Amino acid sequence: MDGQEEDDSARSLGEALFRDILALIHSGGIAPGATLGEATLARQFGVSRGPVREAIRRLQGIGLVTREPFARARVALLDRAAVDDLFDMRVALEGRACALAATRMDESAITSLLAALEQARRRDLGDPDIPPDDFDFHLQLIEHARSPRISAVLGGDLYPLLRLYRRWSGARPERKSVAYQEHWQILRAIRSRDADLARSLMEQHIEKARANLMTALDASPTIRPAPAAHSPAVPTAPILPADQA
Amino acid sequence: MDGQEEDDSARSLGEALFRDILALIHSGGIAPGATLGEATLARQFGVSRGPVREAIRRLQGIGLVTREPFARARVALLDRAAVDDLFDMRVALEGRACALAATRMDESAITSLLAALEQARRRDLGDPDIPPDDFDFHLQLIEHARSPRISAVLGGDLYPLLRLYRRWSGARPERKSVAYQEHWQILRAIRSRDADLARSLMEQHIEKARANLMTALDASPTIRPAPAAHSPAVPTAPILPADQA
DNA sequence: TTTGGCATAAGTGTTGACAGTTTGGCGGGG
DNA sequence: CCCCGCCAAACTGTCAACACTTATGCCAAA
Repeated sequence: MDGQEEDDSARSLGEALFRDILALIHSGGIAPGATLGEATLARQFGVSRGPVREAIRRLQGIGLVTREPFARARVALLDRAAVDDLFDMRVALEGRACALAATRMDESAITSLLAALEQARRRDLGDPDIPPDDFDFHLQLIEHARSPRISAVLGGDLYPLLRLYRRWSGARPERKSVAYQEHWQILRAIRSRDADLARSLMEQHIEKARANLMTALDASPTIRPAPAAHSPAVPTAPILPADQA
Repeated sequence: MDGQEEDDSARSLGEALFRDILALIHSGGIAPGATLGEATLARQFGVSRGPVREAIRRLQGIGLVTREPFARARVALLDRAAVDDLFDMRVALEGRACALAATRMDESAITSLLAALEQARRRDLGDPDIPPDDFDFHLQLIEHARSPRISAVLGGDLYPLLRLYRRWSGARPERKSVAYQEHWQILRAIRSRDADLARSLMEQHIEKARANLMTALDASPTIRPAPAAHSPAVPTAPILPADQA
């Protein structure tokens, strides 16, 4: 009766719990530094500890929770070092994905993506209050790189973390227009089949995002560990704005 | 009494089982394409299904086993597409790691690594039958990049897979000398603090390894699915030669 | 002979309970 | 007043059993 939406896209409870707990952290229901115990979460979601264990295990796999052998799991703190590490990996993977896309995308896909980008820009800049569509340039581009492994890590692991960081730092809307411009430049490089240029552009683009997040993080130096994790918890999905950088 | 070495480096059974099953696949005890059932493995190792489930889950996480919701897990087939994907990711991550190392390594670390490289080269080329020391240039370099996330993925996930592929394709010893030379060039670029050059060199180096593996894979086009996975299984650790490319 | 459906079997997903370990607090001693 | 050792509560790791899903083999009908 309370929160327990069964997501039909996940066949197993563990998978669904992974998303649910991720959403909980996104929405701020759990806050970084808080401790999440298996039994507590199990009671909260009305399931047994098995699926919860799997979900936490996977959360640990993506580096969102830290845990030593017998200690309880804690949501990773959001400090500069972690952001730096995260972005190092993102630059590596997305730069390569961009180069691959420049080689593997066909003309129709490029024009289609270009059109989608333009449409998203219009809608986004014209009506700022409309949720910026869930069009995500980066995810689309990654998908077009046709590298299952890179797609899985980027889309399944890194991006949820990035969204989390963005939630705590706050994205600045005035950067959107320049971000769109950079996206357009990248696509142009891809259209001219210049893989090196496309990668370089993408790397610079992401480096800018890193710098942005860093300054935003400096404003609120460290996320405080948050008092308790016993909040009734709203299991509703977070309504974060789509990616922008 | 049969295979069940307790590795003290793993505090939980799940972790130990992860390594054990990995070793089993490495040693050829399970062979790609074979199906591994939880109950079977549980009986084989004398534990319950819980830890086995966690181990398989993690194996699935690194892409070594494929699995749809309710079907049994199968060891991933070793085809060209998988190798291509694997190396795309490796180029991305290790290229970046190399650039980071060029920035972050201090002089003493560089000279130390250089000396270790020279020592390994001598021992390896001089006494070909001696196991080439478990000195692994790539792993050392990755460690020096000081990026926990990249290190974890590369050292914990990708490299076990690479060793598996090399086991089935066979490494050619005549490539060792040229590999050493390339390693030396990379280190020289790092010493001169030329991050771009170091990355480029590393990328080319890995691309060569990819081409090598591809031709070796063409010789034996596809690994046959192997008849049964019920072999008594030798749980002894695999004695694979150290990395070389 | 081939094809369709069905019953059995195998296997995974999930659950609740038990054992071992860590952590926090409490009391006694210095 | 501070420090050390002990105790209890909480939590994780592990296990055996139940429910549900999928695959396999057989049998009958066309």
